[in-house]
Amino acid sequence: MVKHRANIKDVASRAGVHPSTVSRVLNPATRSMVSEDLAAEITRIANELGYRRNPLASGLRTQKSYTVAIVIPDLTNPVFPPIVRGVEHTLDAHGYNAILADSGSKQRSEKGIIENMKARQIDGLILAAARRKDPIVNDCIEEGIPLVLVNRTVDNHNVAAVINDDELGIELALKHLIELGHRCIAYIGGPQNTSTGYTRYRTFLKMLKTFDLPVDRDLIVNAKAYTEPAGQAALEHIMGYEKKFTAILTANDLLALGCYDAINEHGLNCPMDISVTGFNDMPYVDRFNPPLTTLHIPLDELGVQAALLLLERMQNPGALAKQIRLAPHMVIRESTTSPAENTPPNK
Amino acid sequence: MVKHRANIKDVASRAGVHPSTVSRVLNPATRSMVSEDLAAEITRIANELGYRRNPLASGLRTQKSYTVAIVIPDLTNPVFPPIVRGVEHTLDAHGYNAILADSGSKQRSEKGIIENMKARQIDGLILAAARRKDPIVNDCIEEGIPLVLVNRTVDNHNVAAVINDDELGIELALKHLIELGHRCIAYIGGPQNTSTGYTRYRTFLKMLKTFDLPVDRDLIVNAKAYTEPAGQAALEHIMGYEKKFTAILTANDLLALGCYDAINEHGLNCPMDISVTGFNDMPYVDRFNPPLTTLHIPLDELGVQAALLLLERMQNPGALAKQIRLAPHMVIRESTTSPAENTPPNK
DNA sequence: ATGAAAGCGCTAACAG
DNA sequence: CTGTTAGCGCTTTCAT
Repeated sequence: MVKHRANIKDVASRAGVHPSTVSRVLNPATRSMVSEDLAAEITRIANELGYRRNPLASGLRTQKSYTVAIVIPDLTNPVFPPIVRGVEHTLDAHGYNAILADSGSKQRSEKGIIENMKARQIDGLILAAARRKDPIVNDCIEEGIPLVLVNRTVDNHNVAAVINDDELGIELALKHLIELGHRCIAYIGGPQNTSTGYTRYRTFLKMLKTFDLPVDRDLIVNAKAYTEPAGQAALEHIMGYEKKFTAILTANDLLALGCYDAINEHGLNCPMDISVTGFNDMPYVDRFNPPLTTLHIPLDELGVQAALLLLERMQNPGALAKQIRLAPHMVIRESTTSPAENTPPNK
Repeated sequence: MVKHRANIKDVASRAGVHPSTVSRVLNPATRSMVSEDLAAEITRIANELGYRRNPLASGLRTQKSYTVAIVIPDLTNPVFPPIVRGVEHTLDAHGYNAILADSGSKQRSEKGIIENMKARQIDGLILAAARRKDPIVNDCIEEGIPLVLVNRTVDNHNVAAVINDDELGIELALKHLIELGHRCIAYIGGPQNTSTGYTRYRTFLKMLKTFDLPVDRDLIVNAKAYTEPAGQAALEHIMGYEKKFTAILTANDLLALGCYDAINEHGLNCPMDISVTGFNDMPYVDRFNPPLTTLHIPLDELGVQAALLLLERMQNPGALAKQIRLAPHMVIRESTTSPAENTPPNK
């Protein structure tokens, strides 16, 4: 005997009404069209039969799927899992499912993702790693797909996003180093085609002036990627100039890790010879050697807010594109200290 | 003007044939029913119109959704992202989407997950953290949902799974410690309701005999969870006996991390006073202080194989439930060394 | 307030 | 080989 999954027709015949009546009852928006008593009775029977709406059928009819895609370039980057989790939990609580679209290594072009989404009637998209000029954004707008950016945003500020307050972050980190007594501070930033890379870099430059610190272009490098090797290479480059500096402010924890490598390669010590600050406070940086002083970003909350924002936009696609910024805070650990008196930091 | 997404009818009328003919052409399994020329022509037109099959409609008819769920308890545990990535990439290459079901913190009961899956016609399930007796397994079997376990398996060996060779792992770790000269080796295992916790524990006991080492139950504790605090608590417990031991073999990297904490708390040093080995080689353990000697598990590959196995089972649900085991290998870093001559390791 | 009927896009049985 | 027909489960006019 095959177990037949109860459908709307089963409920209807059991209740002695027409399927459309059942449909009306089961849909919150139309429930009021049906008389109280009947509605209650139908609800009871539906529960009794263990009825669940078939989202495929419903979606086929209404062009909705109650499914949202989360696009991330690389789940292996520790920054993303907390965000994804925040998104997933929030969406789930609202009856939505999240499909994971890894835009990374896989040569599934972003066009391909959009195609897939359209084909599957995906209701909305959360993009966790937009570039500053990201074609996917226009694709979504053209296709009328609700979109929310999280973590990084785009130059065109007309799209909903939940991001970290990078200006504040850089200011906090720089202040921390200055308070420790550093004056010659190197900067290793991220790719300039990302909003975080760009904003953090611009802000660093600005803050240098604000705090009346010397600007030496040789001490400022933007890495090609947010990776350890890129961070190491960037610092090697700076060290090549053999100029004096006692601290490095980096735009990302992985970059900071790369700095550790370069520092060790040169037989130097962090923080005794060079202080290093990170950005993100990704999991386990407190276990590194030395534990990394960095900026904590509420990644979970970023995900939650992004999901909420998307839910809002899916309900009301015409609404204004909000931008939400969450404040980071400094977590001081052991990779920063006051500069030594006698410091000839490198060479 | 609204852009109408080309459907099978559009293609048919453009080609001057009946929709069902188009359907046959577009479906690999039935394509051979149509004459070569016509098929080619229809394919051409479909491409020209940018036709994509609507999986919702197709799924409604065929009871398939080309969607698979990945159930994990906590994406934030670094073990899972590589597995998920492996699964996702492989599935994607075969036209399947993966929805993420976080069974963790969220009180979405496993029943709830199954409900959701049935409602959405999900074609299969990958479970990354089964307990040894996991009700979800029976649910899947009852419902006829293809299931593949990854990372952990269940006691009933009649279900497809891709797991690590835990016996080999424990043997390798123990051998390594013995070769270093350790004789008094403590063990901190995982929850006994998981296959990994159970197997590793049993194997440790067995290997102790094989290698003719003393068995002291006071030096053997199974932690309540695979977490740092649980690892720390377990080691504290062992240290309470004030017995001599020079090394700890743990069943999990997070547990090893907890050991670091307990060791430091007692003013001791790893590895000088106590050597520690982990299990999993999760990302970034090479950056810890000290870098962790551990067993490397090919997590990505675990995911890939699991996806492949599921694909196979979805095609042929009746097939035998294969169990695939992947071999781990030892990665020696700095948390292990030879025992000091004069070691009174704790207290 | 409820029923009837049509149709979302696709596939599968059955004809021819 | 190709066309016809029916229907997956649901929603939504349009009647009543």
